[in-house]
Amino acid sequence: MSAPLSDADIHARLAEAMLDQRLAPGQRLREDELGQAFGVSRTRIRQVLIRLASEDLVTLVPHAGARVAEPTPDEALEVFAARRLLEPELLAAFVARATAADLRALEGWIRDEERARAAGRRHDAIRHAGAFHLHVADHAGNRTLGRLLRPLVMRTSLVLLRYGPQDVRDGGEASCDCREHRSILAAIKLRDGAAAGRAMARHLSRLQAQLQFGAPERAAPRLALLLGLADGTPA
Amino acid sequence: MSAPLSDADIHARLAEAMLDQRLAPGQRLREDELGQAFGVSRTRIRQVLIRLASEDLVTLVPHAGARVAEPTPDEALEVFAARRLLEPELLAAFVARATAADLRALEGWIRDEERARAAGRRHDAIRHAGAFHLHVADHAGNRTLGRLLRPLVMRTSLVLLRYGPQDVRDGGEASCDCREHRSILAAIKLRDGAAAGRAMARHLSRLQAQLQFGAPERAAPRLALLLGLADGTPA
DNA sequence: CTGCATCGCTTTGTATGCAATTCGTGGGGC
DNA sequence: GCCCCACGAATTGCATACAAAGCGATGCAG
Repeated sequence: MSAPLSDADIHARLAEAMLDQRLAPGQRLREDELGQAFGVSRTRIRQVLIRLASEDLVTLVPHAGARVAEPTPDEALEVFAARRLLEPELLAAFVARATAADLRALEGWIRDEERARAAGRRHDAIRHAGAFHLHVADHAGNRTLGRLLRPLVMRTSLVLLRYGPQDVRDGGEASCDCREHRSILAAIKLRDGAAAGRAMARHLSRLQAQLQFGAPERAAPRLALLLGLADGTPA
Repeated sequence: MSAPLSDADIHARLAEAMLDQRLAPGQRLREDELGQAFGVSRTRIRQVLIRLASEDLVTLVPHAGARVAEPTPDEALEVFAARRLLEPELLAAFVARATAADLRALEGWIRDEERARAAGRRHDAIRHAGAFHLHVADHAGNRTLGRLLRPLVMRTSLVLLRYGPQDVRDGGEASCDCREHRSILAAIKLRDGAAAGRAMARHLSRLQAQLQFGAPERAAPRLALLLGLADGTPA
């Protein structure tokens, strides 16, 4: 049950851990540590790290190893600018073709996020919020365009962890506000692509406006990488 | 002088070969064949192939090897749609910050393209045309956004090779029309971002309009991969 | 006490070897 | 004559082993 872990799985696991902020910017990613955690050899870990690096989710310094990317303030703004370009377009396309199942799925992600937040499960809440955005991107009818968004969403999490408001970083309110997602969903239901796009743009702008680049530069993250794996060394 | 070939170099070489259409869609890419061509082992080739696959420039079937991606008609349209979204935005940003050196560089790419075309050096012409688009993307002030364009430009070459007008594929007129690049450059010089964006959108639409999806599906490409390497087995 | 050089360990970079799987090929059967 | 099955060669998938490079520790000199 733990054996057949494909490269794509490992990539997804790490990306997910960045998305929901279990991995913080600057976190060192040692190859055989990960290899042991996932039960595979360094060879495959390395392949995944290279791919993550090509998505700017990881920085790879020769002979000095891999670290979770630490976006600069400039990069943070770039990510938001890119999302403001892509997401309204994706959303408009999505609105034009969304099925009832799509709408239910979005409802579901919002509700999951609310519940997780209410229960104090912060990581889950963030992941569900991300899933909302990614569902739209993946069902907008242009997979080429949609796939471009994925790493940007992950990087947004890293950006928020670095430059987000303090209370967010301490586990309080976080990343996406459910209410804004609800208002986007409302526009989708009305099949008003333009309004949905505007709501999305507002949503992203509000998020960006919360960034604090003068921030105190949080201390090095904990070493423990709780990737949701069987960490408890069974043997 | 041929020894220190980094992974990035190999990636660039292959991507470039796709850009200027020396590698055709469906071309088989055997690992140790490439390894021998580049003078490195399969390990590193494999890493490059995985990265190319993540950019949709290569398809990787388990145990059956890598092939240059063969875009479907749907994907072809997706690529153009994505470029029509990204490039006008990038161009507008570029116009606002282009230096005199930038303008000279663009002039240079256009002139190089014209000369290469006049001299019948088709691959060079295509590469210079691509360089025009990529220069804009790389100097638009948002590297995050700009880097998204790169694989799309490469894929465009694959699309044109598959679905482009017949005479293009036989080595006649090709990919980008220099005159359209000139009109884009003219708008840039006038610092008219909107006009430049419109010219770019027209340019891409015209290119897309030339696609012929009912086309005869050209035969398997030649095996010889002239990557510009010392192929003439010196030993 | 501080600064610097040297040594050793840890971690990455790369190649090679072996196991697993696919695809081509030939033989047999219908 | 055509189709199907089985075998074999070629190629990929993966881990291990070795080489190289960085980083920290330790000891010495100033």
